[in-house]
Amino acid sequence: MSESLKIYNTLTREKEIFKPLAPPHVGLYVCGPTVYGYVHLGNCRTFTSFDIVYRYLNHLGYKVRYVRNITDVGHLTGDTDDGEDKIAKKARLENLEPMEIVQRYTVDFHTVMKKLNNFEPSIEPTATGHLLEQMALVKEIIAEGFGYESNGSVYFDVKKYNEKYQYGKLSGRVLEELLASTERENLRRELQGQEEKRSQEDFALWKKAEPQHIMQWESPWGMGFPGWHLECSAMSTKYLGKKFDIHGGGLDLKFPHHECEIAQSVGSTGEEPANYWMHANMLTINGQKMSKSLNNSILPVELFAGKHPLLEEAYSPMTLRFCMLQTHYRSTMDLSNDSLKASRKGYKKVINGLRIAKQLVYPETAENQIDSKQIEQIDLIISQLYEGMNDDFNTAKTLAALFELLKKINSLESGQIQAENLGKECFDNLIKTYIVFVEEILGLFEEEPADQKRLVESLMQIYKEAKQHKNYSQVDQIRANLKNLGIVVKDMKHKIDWAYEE
RNA sequence: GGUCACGUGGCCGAGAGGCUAGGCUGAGCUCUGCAAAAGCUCCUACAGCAGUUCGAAUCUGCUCGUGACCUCCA
Repeated sequence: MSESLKIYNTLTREKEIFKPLAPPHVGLYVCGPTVYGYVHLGNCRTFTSFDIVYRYLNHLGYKVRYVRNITDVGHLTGDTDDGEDKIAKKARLENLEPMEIVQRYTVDFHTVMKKLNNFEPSIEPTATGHLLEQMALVKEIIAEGFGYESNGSVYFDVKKYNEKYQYGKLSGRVLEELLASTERENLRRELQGQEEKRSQEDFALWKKAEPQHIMQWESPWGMGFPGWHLECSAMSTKYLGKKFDIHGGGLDLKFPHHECEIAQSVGSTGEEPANYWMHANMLTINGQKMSKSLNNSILPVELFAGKHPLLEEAYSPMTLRFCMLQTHYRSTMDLSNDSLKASRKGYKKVINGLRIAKQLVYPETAENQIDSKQIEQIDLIISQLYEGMNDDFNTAKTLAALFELLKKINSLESGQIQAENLGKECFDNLIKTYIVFVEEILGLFEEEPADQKRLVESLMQIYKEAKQHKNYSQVDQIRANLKNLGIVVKDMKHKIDWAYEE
Protein backbone atom coordinates (compact mmCIF):
# COMPACT_ATOMS: atom_id res chain seq x y z
CA MET A 1 0.00 0.00 0.00
CA SER A 2 2.69 2.44 1.01
CA GLU A 3 4.24 2.44 -2.45
CA SER A 4 1.13 3.90 -3.92
CA LEU A 5 0.64 6.85 -1.59
CA LYS A 6 0.65 10.04 -3.59
CA ILE A 7 1.09 13.48 -2.15
CA TYR A 8 0.46 16.76 -3.90
CA ASN A 9 3.68 18.68 -3.62
CA THR A 10 3.27 22.45 -3.73
CA LEU A 11 6.88 22.71 -4.81
CA THR A 12 6.31 20.83 -8.06
CA ARG A 13 2.57 21.40 -8.33
CA GLU A 14 2.10 17.74 -8.95
CA LYS A 15 0.98 14.65 -7.16
CA GLU A 16 4.08 12.62 -6.47
CA ILE A 17 4.61 9.13 -5.16
CA PHE A 18 5.68 9.46 -1.56
CA LYS A 19 9.20 8.25 -0.98
CA PRO A 20 10.56 8.87 2.50
CA LEU A 21 14.23 9.77 2.89
CA ALA A 22 14.89 7.03 5.42
CA PRO A 23 12.04 4.57 5.64
CA PRO A 24 10.38 3.52 7.82
CA HIS A 25 11.04 6.90 9.43
CA VAL A 26 9.15 9.96 8.30
CA GLY A 27 9.77 13.52 9.41
CA LEU A 28 6.71 15.75 9.40
CA TYR A 29 6.84 19.42 10.33
CA VAL A 30 3.71 21.54 10.56
CA CYS A 31 3.63 25.24 11.33
CA GLY A 32 1.62 25.61 14.50
CA PRO A 33 -0.33 28.53 15.86
CA THR A 34 0.81 31.85 17.22
CA VAL A 35 -0.72 31.73 20.66
CA TYR A 36 -1.92 35.28 21.08
CA GLY A 37 -5.62 34.44 20.93
CA TYR A 38 -8.12 31.60 20.88
CA VAL A 39 -7.77 29.22 17.95
CA HIS A 40 -10.52 29.69 15.43
CA LEU A 41 -12.18 27.14 13.17
CA GLY A 42 -9.89 27.97 10.28
CA ASN A 43 -6.85 27.02 12.32
CA CYS A 44 -8.59 23.82 13.34
CA ARG A 45 -9.10 22.79 9.77
CA THR A 46 -5.40 22.97 8.98
CA PHE A 47 -4.37 20.98 12.01
CA THR A 48 -7.08 18.42 11.46
CA SER A 49 -5.90 17.99 7.88
CA PHE A 50 -2.42 17.21 9.08
CA ASP A 51 -3.74 14.99 11.80
CA ILE A 52 -5.14 12.83 9.01
CA VAL A 53 -1.76 12.85 7.29
CA TYR A 54 -0.10 11.78 10.52
CA ARG A 55 -2.70 9.10 11.20
CA TYR A 56 -2.54 7.61 7.75
CA LEU A 57 1.24 7.53 7.61
CA ASN A 58 1.15 5.76 10.95
CA HIS A 59 -1.40 3.34 9.63
CA LEU A 60 0.84 2.53 6.70
CA GLY A 61 3.46 1.50 9.19
CA TYR A 62 5.76 4.51 9.08
CA LYS A 63 7.47 5.70 12.21
CA VAL A 64 6.53 9.34 12.05
CA ARG A 65 8.14 12.11 14.02
CA TYR A 66 5.54 14.84 13.95
CA VAL A 67 6.82 18.24 14.98
CA ARG A 68 4.41 21.13 15.36
CA ASN A 69 5.64 24.34 16.88
CA ILE A 70 4.05 26.91 19.14
CA THR A 71 4.94 30.44 18.16
CA ASP A 72 5.27 32.43 21.34
CA VAL A 73 7.48 35.26 20.19
CA GLY A 74 8.55 37.07 17.08
CA HIS A 75 5.26 37.32 15.28
CA LEU A 76 4.61 40.96 14.59
CA THR A 77 1.34 42.78 14.20
CA GLY A 78 0.54 45.24 11.52
CA ASP A 79 1.75 45.68 8.01
CA THR A 80 5.37 46.42 8.53
CA ASP A 81 8.30 45.07 10.39
CA ASP A 82 7.81 47.91 12.81
CA GLY A 83 4.72 46.26 14.15
CA GLU A 84 4.56 45.18 17.71
CA ASP A 85 5.05 41.58 18.73
CA LYS A 86 1.62 39.92 18.85
CA ILE A 87 2.19 38.27 22.18
CA ALA A 88 3.68 41.39 23.71
CA LYS A 89 0.81 43.51 22.47
CA LYS A 90 -1.79 41.20 23.92
CA ALA A 91 0.14 41.09 27.19
CA ARG A 92 0.19 44.85 27.33
CA LEU A 93 -3.51 45.13 26.55
CA GLU A 94 -4.47 42.58 29.16
CA ASN A 95 -1.84 43.71 31.60
CA LEU A 96 -0.34 40.26 31.89
CA GLU A 97 3.04 38.67 31.57
CA PRO A 98 3.64 37.59 27.97
CA MET A 99 4.06 34.04 29.17
CA GLU A 100 0.65 34.19 30.82
CA ILE A 101 -0.80 34.97 27.42
CA VAL A 102 1.14 32.15 25.87
CA GLN A 103 0.04 29.74 28.55
CA ARG A 104 -3.61 30.66 28.35
CA TYR A 105 -3.91 30.28 24.61
CA THR A 106 -1.70 27.25 24.40
CA VAL A 107 -3.97 25.49 26.84
CA ASP A 108 -7.00 26.55 24.81
CA PHE A 109 -5.37 25.27 21.65
CA HIS A 110 -4.65 21.91 23.22
CA THR A 111 -8.15 21.61 24.62
CA VAL A 112 -9.71 22.21 21.24
CA MET A 113 -7.32 19.84 19.49
CA LYS A 114 -8.26 17.17 21.93
CA LYS A 115 -11.96 17.71 21.45
CA LEU A 116 -11.47 17.31 17.74
CA ASN A 117 -9.60 14.10 18.47
CA ASN A 118 -6.37 15.29 16.90
CA PHE A 119 -3.31 13.43 18.06
CA GLU A 120 -0.64 15.33 19.88
CA PRO A 121 2.52 15.86 17.88
CA SER A 122 5.64 13.95 18.84
CA ILE A 123 7.39 17.19 19.68
CA GLU A 124 5.83 20.60 20.22
CA PRO A 125 8.71 23.05 20.48
CA THR A 126 8.34 26.72 21.30
CA ALA A 127 10.21 29.64 19.81
CA THR A 128 11.26 31.03 23.17
CA GLY A 129 12.64 27.63 24.09
CA HIS A 130 14.96 27.68 21.08
CA LEU A 131 16.57 31.08 21.13
CA LEU A 132 20.08 29.67 21.12
CA GLU A 133 19.34 27.57 18.06
CA GLN A 134 17.84 30.59 16.34
CA MET A 135 20.83 32.79 17.09
CA ALA A 136 23.11 30.06 15.83
CA LEU A 137 21.15 29.94 12.62
CA VAL A 138 21.42 33.70 12.20
CA LYS A 139 25.18 33.41 12.58
CA GLU A 140 25.33 30.71 9.95
CA ILE A 141 23.30 32.77 7.53
CA ILE A 142 25.56 35.75 8.11
CA ALA A 143 28.62 33.54 7.62
CA GLU A 144 27.24 32.34 4.31
CA GLY A 145 26.86 35.97 3.28
CA PHE A 146 23.08 36.09 3.17
CA GLY A 147 22.49 38.04 6.34
CA TYR A 148 23.58 41.51 7.34
CA GLU A 149 23.42 43.51 10.52
CA SER A 150 21.83 46.89 10.49
CA ASN A 151 21.30 49.06 13.51
CA GLY A 152 21.06 46.14 15.92
CA SER A 153 18.83 44.07 13.71
CA VAL A 154 19.78 41.35 11.28
CA TYR A 155 18.10 41.00 7.90
CA PHE A 156 18.11 38.35 5.24
CA ASP A 157 19.52 39.60 1.95
CA VAL A 158 16.95 38.33 -0.51
CA LYS A 159 18.56 39.89 -3.58
CA LYS A 160 21.88 38.30 -2.89
CA TYR A 161 20.24 34.99 -2.19
CA ASN A 162 18.39 35.24 -5.44
CA GLU A 163 21.65 35.63 -7.36
CA LYS A 164 22.71 32.16 -6.32
CA TYR A 165 19.42 30.42 -5.66
CA GLN A 166 15.87 31.06 -6.60
CA TYR A 167 13.71 32.99 -4.19
CA GLY A 168 10.00 32.43 -4.65
CA LYS A 169 9.98 28.98 -6.21
CA LEU A 170 7.43 27.59 -3.78
CA SER A 171 4.84 30.28 -4.35
CA GLY A 172 5.74 30.81 -7.99
CA ARG A 173 6.97 34.34 -7.55
CA VAL A 174 9.63 36.23 -9.37
CA LEU A 175 11.70 38.57 -7.26
CA GLU A 176 11.60 41.45 -9.72
CA GLU A 177 7.82 41.36 -9.84
CA LEU A 178 7.65 41.19 -6.09
CA LEU A 179 9.87 44.20 -5.78
CA ALA A 180 7.79 46.16 -8.23
CA SER A 181 4.65 45.24 -6.39
CA THR A 182 5.91 46.03 -2.92
CA GLU A 183 7.40 49.29 -4.08
CA ARG A 184 4.03 50.33 -5.34
CA GLU A 185 2.41 49.23 -2.12
CA ASN A 186 4.95 51.07 -0.10
CA LEU A 187 4.45 54.21 -2.06
CA ARG A 188 0.76 54.00 -1.51
CA ARG A 189 1.16 53.52 2.19
CA GLU A 190 4.13 55.80 2.54
CA LEU A 191 5.83 53.33 4.77
CA GLN A 192 8.63 54.52 6.86
CA GLY A 193 11.24 52.75 8.91
CA GLN A 194 12.32 50.48 6.10
CA GLU A 195 15.65 52.23 5.62
CA GLU A 196 17.38 49.66 7.79
CA LYS A 197 16.84 47.15 5.03
CA ARG A 198 18.83 47.06 1.84
CA SER A 199 15.80 45.96 -0.08
CA GLN A 200 12.08 45.88 0.51
CA GLU A 201 11.91 42.13 0.29
CA ASP A 202 14.53 41.53 2.94
CA PHE A 203 13.06 40.07 6.07
CA ALA A 204 14.12 40.18 9.70
CA LEU A 205 16.12 37.35 11.19
CA TRP A 206 16.66 39.21 14.42
CA LYS A 207 14.99 42.39 15.55
CA LYS A 208 16.43 44.98 17.83
CA ALA A 209 14.18 45.61 20.81
CA GLU A 210 13.40 49.03 22.11
CA PRO A 211 14.11 49.41 25.83
CA GLN A 212 10.40 49.35 26.73
CA HIS A 213 9.81 46.18 24.76
CA ILE A 214 8.76 43.49 27.21
CA MET A 215 10.14 40.52 25.34
CA GLN A 216 13.83 40.71 24.61
CA TRP A 217 16.96 38.66 24.90
CA GLU A 218 20.66 39.26 24.74
CA SER A 219 22.29 38.38 21.47
CA PRO A 220 25.53 39.07 19.59
CA TRP A 221 23.66 41.98 17.99
CA GLY A 222 22.35 43.43 21.22
CA MET A 223 19.04 43.07 22.99
CA GLY A 224 16.32 41.80 20.70
CA PHE A 225 14.05 39.00 19.61
CA PRO A 226 13.96 36.53 16.73
CA GLY A 227 12.17 37.07 13.45
CA TRP A 228 9.03 35.11 12.83
CA HIS A 229 10.28 32.84 10.07
CA LEU A 230 13.38 31.84 11.94
CA GLU A 231 11.95 29.52 14.56
CA CYS A 232 10.55 27.04 12.06
CA SER A 233 13.86 26.73 10.29
CA ALA A 234 15.76 26.36 13.53
CA MET A 235 13.41 23.87 15.13
CA SER A 236 12.71 21.73 12.09
CA THR A 237 16.46 21.39 11.58
CA LYS A 238 17.03 20.54 15.21
CA TYR A 239 14.43 17.80 15.43
CA LEU A 240 14.14 16.52 11.89
CA GLY A 241 17.49 17.32 10.36
CA LYS A 242 18.60 19.61 7.58
CA LYS A 243 16.43 17.73 5.20
CA PHE A 244 13.22 15.99 6.08
CA ASP A 245 10.17 14.56 4.35
CA ILE A 246 7.08 16.70 4.71
CA HIS A 247 6.55 20.32 5.64
CA GLY A 248 2.98 21.47 6.06
CA GLY A 249 0.94 24.46 7.00
CA GLY A 250 -1.97 26.63 5.98
CA LEU A 251 -2.09 27.97 2.46
CA ASP A 252 -1.73 31.50 3.74
CA LEU A 253 1.73 30.64 5.03
CA LYS A 254 3.01 29.70 1.60
CA PHE A 255 4.11 33.23 1.03
CA PRO A 256 6.05 34.74 2.61
CA HIS A 257 6.55 32.46 5.61
CA HIS A 258 7.47 29.22 3.90
CA GLU A 259 9.37 30.99 1.18
CA CYS A 260 11.51 32.62 3.84
CA GLU A 261 11.99 29.33 5.61
CA ILE A 262 13.36 27.81 2.44
CA ALA A 263 15.66 30.77 1.94
CA GLN A 264 16.94 30.49 5.50
CA SER A 265 17.62 26.78 5.22
CA VAL A 266 19.17 26.92 1.79
CA GLY A 267 21.04 30.05 2.76
CA SER A 268 22.61 28.36 5.76
CA THR A 269 22.99 24.73 4.73
CA GLY A 270 22.73 24.86 0.96
CA GLU A 271 19.96 22.32 1.19
CA GLU A 272 16.23 22.55 0.67
CA PRO A 273 14.60 21.71 3.99
CA ALA A 274 11.71 19.52 2.87
CA ASN A 275 10.98 17.15 0.01
CA TYR A 276 7.24 17.60 0.07
CA TRP A 277 5.42 20.81 0.86
CA MET A 278 1.77 20.44 1.72
CA HIS A 279 -0.72 23.27 2.11
CA ALA A 280 -4.17 23.02 3.59
CA ASN A 281 -6.71 25.32 2.03
CA MET A 282 -8.72 27.96 3.81
CA LEU A 283 -11.98 27.65 5.61
CA THR A 284 -14.51 30.23 4.54
CA ILE A 285 -17.60 31.59 6.16
CA ASN A 286 -20.15 33.00 3.75
CA GLY A 287 -17.57 32.65 1.03
CA GLN A 288 -14.94 34.67 2.85
CA LYS A 289 -11.80 33.42 4.44
CA MET A 290 -12.08 33.05 8.17
CA SER A 291 -9.31 35.05 9.67
CA LYS A 292 -8.50 36.89 12.79
CA SER A 293 -7.77 40.04 10.88
CA LEU A 294 -11.14 39.98 9.11
CA ASN A 295 -13.00 39.62 12.38
CA ASN A 296 -15.22 36.91 11.04
CA SER A 297 -13.85 34.06 13.07
CA ILE A 298 -16.05 31.61 14.85
CA LEU A 299 -14.42 30.04 17.84
CA PRO A 300 -14.71 26.31 18.42
CA VAL A 301 -16.41 26.91 21.76
CA GLU A 302 -18.98 29.07 20.04
CA LEU A 303 -19.66 26.35 17.50
CA PHE A 304 -19.89 23.62 20.12
CA ALA A 305 -22.26 25.75 22.17
CA GLY A 306 -24.16 27.16 19.20
CA LYS A 307 -23.50 30.65 20.48
CA HIS A 308 -22.74 32.82 17.50
CA PRO A 309 -25.03 35.00 15.39
CA LEU A 310 -24.26 32.91 12.32
CA LEU A 311 -25.11 29.62 13.97
CA GLU A 312 -28.63 28.26 14.16
CA GLU A 313 -27.69 25.65 16.72
CA ALA A 314 -24.83 23.84 18.37
CA TYR A 315 -22.64 21.41 16.47
CA SER A 316 -20.42 18.90 18.19
CA PRO A 317 -16.67 18.51 17.68
CA MET A 318 -17.15 15.28 15.79
CA THR A 319 -19.74 16.88 13.54
CA LEU A 320 -17.16 19.50 12.68
CA ARG A 321 -14.48 16.91 12.11
CA PHE A 322 -16.76 14.92 9.85
CA CYS A 323 -17.63 18.06 7.95
CA MET A 324 -13.96 18.74 7.38
CA LEU A 325 -13.36 15.20 6.21
CA GLN A 326 -16.04 15.53 3.58
CA THR A 327 -13.98 18.18 1.84
CA HIS A 328 -10.55 17.47 0.43
CA TYR A 329 -7.89 19.41 2.31
CA ARG A 330 -6.76 21.29 -0.78
CA SER A 331 -10.21 22.69 -1.52
CA THR A 332 -11.65 25.66 0.27
CA MET A 333 -14.34 24.64 2.64
CA ASP A 334 -17.35 26.83 3.20
CA LEU A 335 -19.00 26.49 6.54
CA SER A 336 -22.76 26.77 6.82
CA ASN A 337 -25.61 25.57 8.97
CA ASP A 338 -26.81 23.35 6.14
CA SER A 339 -23.49 21.61 5.65
CA LEU A 340 -23.03 21.14 9.38
CA LYS A 341 -26.48 19.66 9.78
CA ALA A 342 -25.89 17.28 6.92
CA SER A 343 -22.56 16.36 8.46
CA ARG A 344 -24.12 15.63 11.79
CA LYS A 345 -26.45 13.12 10.17
CA GLY A 346 -23.66 11.56 8.23
CA TYR A 347 -21.47 11.33 11.29
CA LYS A 348 -24.19 9.67 13.32
CA LYS A 349 -24.78 7.21 10.55
CA VAL A 350 -21.13 6.26 10.57
CA ILE A 351 -21.09 5.90 14.33
CA ASN A 352 -24.23 3.79 14.40
CA GLY A 353 -22.45 1.57 11.93
CA LEU A 354 -19.44 1.43 14.21
CA ARG A 355 -21.60 0.19 17.02
CA ILE A 356 -23.13 -2.47 14.85
CA ALA A 357 -19.76 -3.50 13.47
CA LYS A 358 -18.48 -4.11 16.97
CA GLN A 359 -21.51 -6.21 17.85
CA LEU A 360 -21.65 -8.41 14.79
CA VAL A 361 -20.39 -11.95 15.32
CA TYR A 362 -19.59 -14.54 12.73
CA PRO A 363 -21.70 -17.65 13.30
CA GLU A 364 -19.09 -20.33 13.78
CA THR A 365 -21.43 -23.26 13.33
CA ALA A 366 -23.06 -22.10 10.16
CA GLU A 367 -22.64 -23.86 6.87
CA ASN A 368 -20.89 -21.80 4.27
CA GLN A 369 -22.62 -21.00 1.07
CA ILE A 370 -20.13 -18.59 -0.39
CA ASP A 371 -21.55 -15.60 -2.24
CA SER A 372 -18.59 -14.68 -4.40
CA LYS A 373 -20.31 -11.68 -5.93
CA GLN A 374 -20.85 -10.17 -2.51
CA ILE A 375 -17.25 -10.85 -1.55
CA GLU A 376 -16.06 -9.25 -4.74
CA GLN A 377 -18.05 -6.12 -3.99
CA ILE A 378 -16.71 -5.88 -0.47
CA ASP A 379 -13.14 -6.33 -1.64
CA LEU A 380 -13.66 -3.60 -4.20
CA ILE A 381 -15.03 -1.20 -1.62
CA ILE A 382 -12.10 -1.88 0.68
CA SER A 383 -9.64 -1.15 -2.08
CA GLN A 384 -11.51 2.08 -2.77
CA LEU A 385 -11.05 3.13 0.83
CA TYR A 386 -7.30 2.87 0.38
CA GLU A 387 -7.41 4.42 -3.06
CA GLY A 388 -8.99 7.50 -1.57
CA MET A 389 -6.40 7.92 1.14
CA ASN A 390 -3.55 7.11 -1.21
CA ASP A 391 -4.75 9.81 -3.56
CA ASP A 392 -3.32 12.71 -1.60
CA PHE A 393 -5.28 11.93 1.55
CA ASN A 394 -8.62 12.35 -0.19
CA THR A 395 -10.89 11.77 2.77
CA ALA A 396 -13.96 12.76 0.76
CA LYS A 397 -13.31 9.87 -1.60
CA THR A 398 -12.62 7.53 1.28
CA LEU A 399 -15.79 8.56 3.03
CA ALA A 400 -17.82 7.75 -0.08
CA ALA A 401 -16.42 4.21 -0.02
CA LEU A 402 -16.94 4.02 3.72
CA PHE A 403 -20.65 4.60 3.26
CA GLU A 404 -20.73 1.77 0.78
CA LEU A 405 -19.08 -0.46 3.31
CA LEU A 406 -21.56 0.74 5.89
CA LYS A 407 -24.40 -0.47 3.71
CA LYS A 408 -22.91 -3.96 3.85
CA ILE A 409 -22.67 -3.77 7.61
CA ASN A 410 -26.25 -2.60 7.95
CA SER A 411 -27.37 -5.33 5.59
CA LEU A 412 -25.59 -7.89 7.73
CA GLU A 413 -27.38 -6.60 10.76
CA SER A 414 -30.79 -6.62 9.16
CA GLY A 415 -30.17 -10.04 7.70
CA GLN A 416 -30.26 -8.94 4.08
CA ILE A 417 -26.79 -10.39 3.78
CA GLN A 418 -25.88 -13.53 5.70
CA ALA A 419 -22.48 -13.44 7.35
CA GLU A 420 -21.85 -17.10 6.58
CA ASN A 421 -22.23 -16.37 2.89
CA LEU A 422 -19.22 -14.13 3.05
CA GLY A 423 -16.89 -16.58 4.68
CA LYS A 424 -14.99 -15.83 7.83
CA GLU A 425 -12.07 -14.15 6.13
CA CYS A 426 -14.15 -11.64 4.22
CA PHE A 427 -16.41 -11.00 7.20
CA ASP A 428 -13.49 -10.31 9.53
CA ASN A 429 -11.84 -8.11 6.97
CA LEU A 430 -15.03 -6.14 6.47
CA ILE A 431 -15.53 -5.50 10.17
CA LYS A 432 -11.91 -4.78 10.90
CA THR A 433 -11.48 -2.42 7.97
CA TYR A 434 -14.54 -0.44 8.89
CA ILE A 435 -13.44 0.00 12.48
CA VAL A 436 -9.88 0.86 11.54
CA PHE A 437 -10.92 3.47 9.03
CA VAL A 438 -13.46 5.13 11.28
CA GLU A 439 -11.45 5.18 14.47
CA GLU A 440 -7.81 4.96 13.55
CA ILE A 441 -7.51 6.70 10.20
CA LEU A 442 -10.35 9.22 10.18
CA GLY A 443 -10.23 9.72 13.92
CA LEU A 444 -13.97 9.61 14.59
CA PHE A 445 -15.29 8.35 17.89
CA GLU A 446 -18.65 7.96 19.55
CA GLU A 447 -19.55 11.14 21.33
CA GLU A 448 -21.60 11.10 24.45
CA PRO A 449 -24.96 12.52 23.52
CA ALA A 450 -24.89 16.20 24.34
CA ASP A 451 -28.37 16.02 25.75
CA GLN A 452 -27.76 13.14 28.08
CA LYS A 453 -29.50 15.12 30.75
CA ARG A 454 -32.68 15.16 28.74
CA LEU A 455 -32.48 11.40 28.46
CA VAL A 456 -32.32 11.17 32.19
CA GLU A 457 -35.21 13.58 32.51
CA SER A 458 -37.40 11.52 30.25
CA LEU A 459 -36.52 8.40 32.15
CA MET A 460 -37.41 10.22 35.33
CA GLN A 461 -40.78 11.04 33.82
CA ILE A 462 -41.48 7.36 33.29
CA TYR A 463 -40.29 6.73 36.80
CA LYS A 464 -42.78 9.21 38.21
CA GLU A 465 -45.63 7.71 36.25
CA ALA A 466 -44.72 4.22 37.30
CA LYS A 467 -44.62 5.44 40.87
CA GLN A 468 -48.08 6.96 40.57
CA HIS A 469 -49.44 3.72 39.19
CA LYS A 470 -47.71 1.89 41.98
CA ASN A 471 -45.92 -0.19 39.39
CA TYR A 472 -43.08 -0.83 41.80
CA SER A 473 -41.26 -3.47 39.84
CA GLN A 474 -40.75 -0.95 37.05
CA VAL A 475 -39.81 1.72 39.56
CA ASP A 476 -37.12 -0.48 41.04
CA GLN A 477 -35.92 -1.39 37.58
CA ILE A 478 -35.48 2.21 36.49
CA ARG A 479 -33.76 3.04 39.75
CA ALA A 480 -31.33 0.19 39.30
CA ASN A 481 -30.64 1.06 35.70
CA LEU A 482 -29.91 4.68 36.53
CA LYS A 483 -27.65 3.67 39.37
CA ASN A 484 -25.63 1.66 36.90
CA LEU A 485 -25.14 4.85 34.94
CA GLY A 486 -23.89 6.67 38.01
CA ILE A 487 -27.12 8.48 38.67
CA VAL A 488 -29.15 8.19 41.84
CA VAL A 489 -32.86 8.87 42.16
CA LYS A 490 -33.74 11.29 44.91
CA ASP A 491 -37.27 10.29 45.81
CA MET A 492 -38.27 12.93 48.30
CA LYS A 493 -41.57 13.80 49.94
CA HIS A 494 -42.23 16.93 47.96
CA LYS A 495 -40.57 16.09 44.70
CA ILE A 496 -38.62 13.62 42.74
CA ASP A 497 -35.20 14.57 41.41
CA TRP A 498 -31.90 12.98 40.52
CA ALA A 499 -28.24 13.54 41.23
CA TYR A 500 -24.87 12.24 40.17
CA GLU A 501 -23.81 9.37 42.38
CA GLU A 502 -21.13 10.52 44.75
C1' G B 1 -2.65 46.30 -10.88
C1' G B 2 0.26 41.41 -10.72
C1' U B 3 0.14 36.02 -9.59
C1' C B 4 -2.71 31.68 -8.72
C1' A B 5 -7.07 28.92 -7.91
C1' C B 6 -12.11 27.87 -8.51
C1' G B 7 -17.42 27.93 -10.67
C1' U B 8 -20.63 20.41 -10.46
C1' G B 9 -27.88 18.40 -9.34
C1' G B 10 -32.55 21.71 -4.07
C1' C B 11 -27.94 21.97 -0.55
C1' C B 12 -22.78 20.16 0.72
C1' G B 13 -19.11 18.05 -1.95
C1' A B 14 -15.54 14.05 -4.87
C1' G B 15 -14.07 13.10 -9.83
C1' A B 16 -11.31 14.52 -14.23
C1' G B 17 -11.66 12.90 -22.20
C1' G B 18 -16.11 7.47 -22.93
C1' C B 19 -17.45 3.24 -16.94
C1' U B 20 -20.62 9.51 -15.00
C1' A B 21 -18.73 9.18 -6.15
C1' G B 22 -20.82 9.95 -1.55
C1' G B 23 -23.61 12.69 2.22
C1' C B 24 -28.03 15.77 3.29
C1' U B 25 -33.02 16.98 1.44
C1' G B 26 -37.48 15.31 -1.43
C1' A B 27 -40.67 11.15 -3.69
C1' G B 28 -41.80 5.93 -3.78
C1' C B 29 -41.21 0.70 -2.36
C1' U B 30 -39.74 -3.47 1.15
C1' C B 31 -39.63 -4.67 6.21
C1' U B 32 -42.62 -3.35 10.56
C1' G B 33 -48.48 -3.75 15.76
C1' C B 34 -47.45 1.70 15.04
C1' A B 35 -43.17 4.48 14.49
C1' A B 36 -38.10 4.66 13.79
C1' A B 37 -33.84 2.42 11.85
C1' A B 38 -32.11 -0.23 7.73
C1' G B 39 -32.22 -1.84 2.57
C1' C B 40 -33.83 -0.81 -2.49
C1' U B 41 -35.45 2.68 -6.39
C1' C B 42 -36.19 7.53 -8.46
C1' C B 43 -35.33 13.02 -9.16
C1' U B 44 -28.79 12.91 -12.75
C1' A B 45 -25.65 18.02 -12.60
C1' C B 46 -21.11 19.90 -14.32
C1' A B 47 -21.16 29.02 -15.22
C1' G B 48 -21.72 30.95 -20.56
C1' C B 49 -19.88 30.98 -25.59
C1' A B 50 -16.65 29.02 -29.26
C1' G B 51 -13.01 25.27 -30.60
C1' U B 52 -10.03 20.31 -30.49
C1' U B 53 -11.96 15.17 -30.68
C1' C B 54 -15.52 9.53 -33.12
C1' G B 55 -16.71 11.38 -28.09
C1' A B 56 -15.66 16.95 -23.13
C1' A B 57 -18.17 18.26 -16.99
C1' U B 58 -13.00 16.72 -17.86
C1' C B 59 -8.40 19.54 -23.05
C1' U B 60 -7.80 24.81 -25.54
C1' G B 61 -9.41 29.95 -26.09
C1' C B 62 -12.51 33.87 -24.73
C1' U B 63 -16.42 35.99 -21.55
C1' C B 64 -18.82 36.41 -16.91
C1' G B 65 -18.67 35.39 -11.66
C1' U B 66 -16.17 34.08 -6.95
C1' G B 67 -12.02 33.50 -3.87
C1' A B 68 -6.84 33.40 -2.24
C1' C B 69 -1.92 35.49 -2.23
C1' C B 70 0.95 39.91 -3.24
C1' U B 71 0.70 42.98 3.99
C1' C B 72 -0.05 39.98 10.08
C1' C B 73 -3.01 35.27 9.51
C1' A B 74 -3.73 28.10 9.73
